[in-house]
Amino acid sequence: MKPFYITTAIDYTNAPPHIGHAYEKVLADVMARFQRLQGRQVYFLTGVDQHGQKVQKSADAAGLSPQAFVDGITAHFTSLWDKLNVRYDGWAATTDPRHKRVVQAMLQKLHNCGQLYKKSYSGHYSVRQEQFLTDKERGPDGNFGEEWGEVVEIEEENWYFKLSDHVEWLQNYIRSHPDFITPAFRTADVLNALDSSGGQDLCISRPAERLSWGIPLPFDERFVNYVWFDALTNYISFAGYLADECGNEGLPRFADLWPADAEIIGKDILVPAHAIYWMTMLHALGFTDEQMPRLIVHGWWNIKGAKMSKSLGNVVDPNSLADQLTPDGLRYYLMRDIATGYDSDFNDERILMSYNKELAGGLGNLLNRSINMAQKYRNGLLVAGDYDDPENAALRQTVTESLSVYSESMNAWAIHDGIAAAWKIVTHANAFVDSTKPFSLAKDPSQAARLDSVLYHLAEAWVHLSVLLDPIIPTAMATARAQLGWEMPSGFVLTDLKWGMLQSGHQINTPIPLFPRLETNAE
RNA sequence: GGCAGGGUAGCUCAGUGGUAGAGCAAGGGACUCAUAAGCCCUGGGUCGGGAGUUCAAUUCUCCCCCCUGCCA
Repeated sequence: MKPFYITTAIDYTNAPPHIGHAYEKVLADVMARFQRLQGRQVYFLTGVDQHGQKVQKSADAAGLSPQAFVDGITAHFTSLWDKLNVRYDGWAATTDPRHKRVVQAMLQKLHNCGQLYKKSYSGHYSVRQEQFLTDKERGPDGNFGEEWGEVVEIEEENWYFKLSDHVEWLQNYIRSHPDFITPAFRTADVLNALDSSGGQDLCISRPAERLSWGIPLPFDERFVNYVWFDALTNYISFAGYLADECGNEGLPRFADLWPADAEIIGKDILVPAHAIYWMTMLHALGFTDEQMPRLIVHGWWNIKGAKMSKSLGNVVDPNSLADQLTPDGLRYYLMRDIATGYDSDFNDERILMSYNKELAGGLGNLLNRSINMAQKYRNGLLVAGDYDDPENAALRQTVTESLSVYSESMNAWAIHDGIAAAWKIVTHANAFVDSTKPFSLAKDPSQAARLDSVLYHLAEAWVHLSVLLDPIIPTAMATARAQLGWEMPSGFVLTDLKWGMLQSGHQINTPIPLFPRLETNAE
């Protein structure tokens, strides 16, 4: 089976990352880790989009060269991914010379087969903002506002891509491939957009005198490529597309990886960028229906009901949250409090509460009390024994059921349901302690066999948790396994997980709180 | 105006053609191994409004209202 190729949107390097960036990358990382846990080989690509006008202007304003400017912002992204344990295999930076070569080769290819043409366009141009204005930018009085400064009418030549040639194919492709977009309801937006503006070709250039920070068109050096053929191309250029003819090295073999099993994007860049521009670009390059990527479209984190925006001043900084909650605490919240594909409400009181209640009080405390009792009553020595009863059997059954629900949910991108499935074990095991009362059994020598079985069941339930939750909170689960004295054998896959991972006579380690409880401001 | 999503317990949200569920929050109780954690019990919703299909609708159909987003 081919490797699971998973990508994310590449982030624009004109401002540091916010919680939405973090969510998308953690989602990709969780899925990558889950696929590996299923025994699948994985290639995880993420990166940054570094070209364009905004970067050029921000760099000018900061008195830096564009490259120095984007290097600085890029460092914010890479250090955040390190901190959050987002473990990617490939890094797509659009200023990478290998990427530029592929973009140019692609453009040349399309030019050769007549898919690109030059056309002049005249319109209103804001000198101050260095951009063309459309009717959208007009104020209520029909004029362009003060913020645009001097507005002049100019005529400009540019290169266009014959997107319209591929619209009919795309409509058919979408109708016949219901798996193309997850969640499926987003498909309607795409078809709708195609119906209303399907005849429009795509402008792919800017005159070099206006935009210098970009990739020159190989067949017309007076122009620089504008956005789409640069940014979207990363998904194939860094997967080794045209590597041989471009002399690119150190990249995967394209034939092995492509098509992408999951291109994770936000709902804002589905239409038109990914579902229309990207798909028609691929089609124009000769990619077949079988070589099209699958899109996974996620929703947004709103902040207490409002959209997150710099002007509202409610941008949530993932760095400080990771410091406060630990990286795993943040990863957990980002995965459990949103249904993949939908929006969710980010609430700083709720995130603390869920950390304390679920991670500290539920999951962490279960590990702590289980290990602590094993140490206290048996010096950490677990005995499997022959004793059994319905309560033990019920816990084992919960573990088994949870495993299958987890697996099904995760494969369907319902991470929150996967977590909920694992949490069935947490809840049951905590109740199991209260109903079996190992602390009472310990006082009665005639109950020794039962006590052993209870302690063993708790440890074994936790071994299962440490595997199921590993993709989501990998650091904490590695710590937990160390406390349990159990390591996942190398090459261990989900289907290897069965009751009885711990041998009789297993020695357990010392308990240390996994997620120390955090004080809240309210107290 | 068109399209999409949503309108279910105080809050955040699941869910299903057969007299509604979870987590959190609130109230009460028993316990003590544990991170004052965990466990048990309780309260409370005419599932946005109306009509239709059906033996039966929160779940299907139609109309309307409200919120959000995209497009025009």
